[in-house]
Amino acid sequence: MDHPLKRLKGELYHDTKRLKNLFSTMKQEGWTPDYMEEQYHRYCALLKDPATAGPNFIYKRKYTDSKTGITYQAGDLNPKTVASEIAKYDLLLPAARLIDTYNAMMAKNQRFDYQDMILWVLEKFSQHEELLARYQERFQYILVDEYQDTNGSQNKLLFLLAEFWEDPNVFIVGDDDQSIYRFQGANMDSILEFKQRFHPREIVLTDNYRSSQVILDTSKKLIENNQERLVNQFSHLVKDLAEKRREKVDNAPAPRLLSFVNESQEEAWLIHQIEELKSRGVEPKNIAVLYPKHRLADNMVRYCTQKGIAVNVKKRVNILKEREVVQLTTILSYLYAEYSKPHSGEDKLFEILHYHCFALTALDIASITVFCRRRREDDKDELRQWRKVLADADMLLQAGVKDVQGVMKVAQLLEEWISDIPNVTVQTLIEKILSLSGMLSLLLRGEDKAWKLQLVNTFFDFVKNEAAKSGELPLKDLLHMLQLMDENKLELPVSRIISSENGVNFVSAHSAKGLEFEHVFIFRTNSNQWEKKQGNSSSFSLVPTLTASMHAGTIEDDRRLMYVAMTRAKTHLTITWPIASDVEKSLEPSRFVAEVTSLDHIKPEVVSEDWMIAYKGELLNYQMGDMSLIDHSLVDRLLQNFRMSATSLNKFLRCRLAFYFENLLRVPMGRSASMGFGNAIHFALQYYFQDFESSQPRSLPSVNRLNEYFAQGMDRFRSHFTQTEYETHLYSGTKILQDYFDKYSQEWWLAREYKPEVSIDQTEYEGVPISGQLDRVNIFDDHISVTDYKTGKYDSKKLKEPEDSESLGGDYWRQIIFYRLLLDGDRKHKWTMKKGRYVGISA
DNA sequence: AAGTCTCGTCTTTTT
DNA sequence: GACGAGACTT
Repeated sequence: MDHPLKRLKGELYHDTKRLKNLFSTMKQEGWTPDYMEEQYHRYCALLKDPATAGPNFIYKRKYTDSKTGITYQAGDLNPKTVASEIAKYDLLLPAARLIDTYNAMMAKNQRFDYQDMILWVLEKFSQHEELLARYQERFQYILVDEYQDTNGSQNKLLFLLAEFWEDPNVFIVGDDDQSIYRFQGANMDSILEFKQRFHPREIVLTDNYRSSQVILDTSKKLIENNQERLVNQFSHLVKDLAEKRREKVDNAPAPRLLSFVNESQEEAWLIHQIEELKSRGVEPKNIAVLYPKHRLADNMVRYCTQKGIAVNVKKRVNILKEREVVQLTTILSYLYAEYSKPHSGEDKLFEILHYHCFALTALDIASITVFCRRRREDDKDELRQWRKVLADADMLLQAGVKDVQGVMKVAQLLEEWISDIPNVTVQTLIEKILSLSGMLSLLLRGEDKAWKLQLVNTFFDFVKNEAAKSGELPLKDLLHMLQLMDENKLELPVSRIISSENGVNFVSAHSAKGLEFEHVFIFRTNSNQWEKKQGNSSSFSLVPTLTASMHAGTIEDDRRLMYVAMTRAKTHLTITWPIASDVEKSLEPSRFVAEVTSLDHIKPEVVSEDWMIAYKGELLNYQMGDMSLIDHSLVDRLLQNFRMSATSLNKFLRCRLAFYFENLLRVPMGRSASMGFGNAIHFALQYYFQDFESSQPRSLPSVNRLNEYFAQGMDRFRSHFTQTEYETHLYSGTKILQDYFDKYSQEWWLAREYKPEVSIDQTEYEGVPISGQLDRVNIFDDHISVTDYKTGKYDSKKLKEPEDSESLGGDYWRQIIFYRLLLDGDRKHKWTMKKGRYVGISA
């Protein structure tokens, strides 16, 4: 079935997250697909009329398009911007229509989602009066906290329950200035609605038991820039917060505002402040660093963990992507692969052997890799099998492994676990791996042990729960489930990391709400971080006519977030920002800074060199950790027999490490669907052209023949695909080949002869041995040409010629030249290549 | 000098 | 996909 969301390339479940988000908002806002379509058409109509389209879609002056030659007058619609605006919403309606399928599938599997929890209650309440009445009578007093964060459906629930009474006992607490959850549907309108419906008695709480007066005054100065405030709409509300702390501090310091010459300087200064506060006896739990995006704190958090400074990071983490759990699941999938089909897990083994818990050296593993690459002595057609080599002291010695005992011990463990698979439960197996591999003791000795332990435990609990649900959980099912979760981008989140009870707090401004700290540092206070417009590729764009009611001024949202951040401080508040990035791109301070103070007299601070070196050095330390693996004598040996091919040349230029691992060591590679797909396409075209060549008289086989071969190819490389991958790739491949045939088969008659899959390996260019395989050589009467099938994404950059002697040119351009070199150097055939040409085979 | 186009860069927050 | 920089147009 064709659907606009169906894509021929890439991941299978590409839109899961966006769809989930979309359905969630639809449920939250009560939008039906029909309603959304109506709004979509309304918006399109507005766009197509110059009177309503808005300034972005209208030419402000005369303009002549140099390509089309069309001249537009001022006031004319700009068809390009209109078209691209409409195109933004192309997928919205098809996606929205899927909500019925989604709901049906949820019902079938007896599941419900977050929104359903309230939605179903609302539904039942409206259907069954007596049910509603029962609860209305039961809850006679209702208290709502953080009212500014309620969304439409939550509010509806409150109204339903309270409505019963003439004069209901409802008590709500909320601060409109702290409303920072617009993106999940929280809406200040609900406060107004509440006021209108219940005419409540209003009390403004002006006693503040948290912050010093200076901090209260400074943050007030900021928030007063917002128009959308209750105090602006109702003159009887006056919100002048006053300090009422028990231990009122006299001469409380004013907030400090500091700028720095670059990002690293800012971070180094912050780190130094933290260290100094600690040395003055300030408890780390009283210190907080606040930021709008978690990513910004990554370096500082890493520095602290490495330096043994306790941190408390509040961040949602998907434990399935954390190193320890990844290692565990990789080992599990290796074990299962070997159990179900010996030697089918070798591609994972290379990585597994590197895990620190096994304490093997990278050089030993490289030696084994090289050794396994060579043919076996008893059977020249077969490569050496890793599993056998690892368990054989003689072969390991031959390979040049230094720590033979160590390697053999690991091999022994792996063998033991493989044989455990049918005998013990998955939980027991995981337990054994954790303790016997040394992983557990390694992470218990590490810096971050509390968190690491929480990580492993959460995963363990997950396995236990799943096993309990289904009665029994064979390893195969567990791995299948993990694979499904991965494909569907499902996460196993841990919402709170507590590395240590008493650690410095690194918290996003959003999750800091409701918290308070003696010392607060707000950093990276630049406009691009705190006032960023939402550019959202992770959700479907919503038609403005839909969202107009929920989105008014994003800048006011952002300001509220800064307000929340500032009011977390009890006594010491420091706001910092760099004036340039580390690569000297200048950065603008957030306008919020200017709203609180005059920027003129703030000169950028320069921190002492010592701090910088301490900070940067520690970070570099970590990055250099794993890099000492290239052994020159080994590389020299490998290079002796190495022949450069176009692919390896491109890989070398792109990434030398990848070249080292993939082309020199030749680490076993996992089978991926895209590799299998590429192989199947090559297979189909190779046999198709062979048939064409051998036909007597010469006749072009039909497109069906091409597709038959493709199906055969897919079959041959079946093991590269999961069932669903197999089906989608079979579908898309057939389509692609059909298009390819339609477009080019006419010109296939032009060549005199085709030579598919020509390999040239005994040749050189200026002393460098080169080799390569040509997908197809086309022989014409007066020249030959070479065709290379590309199943990847087309990118015109790859075909670019180099502009000068310094630049390298595009990958494909280089490949074409490489083929030319091959053919020129080839002595077997006497061909001269005149042209190379790019013919893309893709969707 | 300001509008327009093109291309490269970077890409949340959470109950 | 949005935004900024830089080239191009008026």
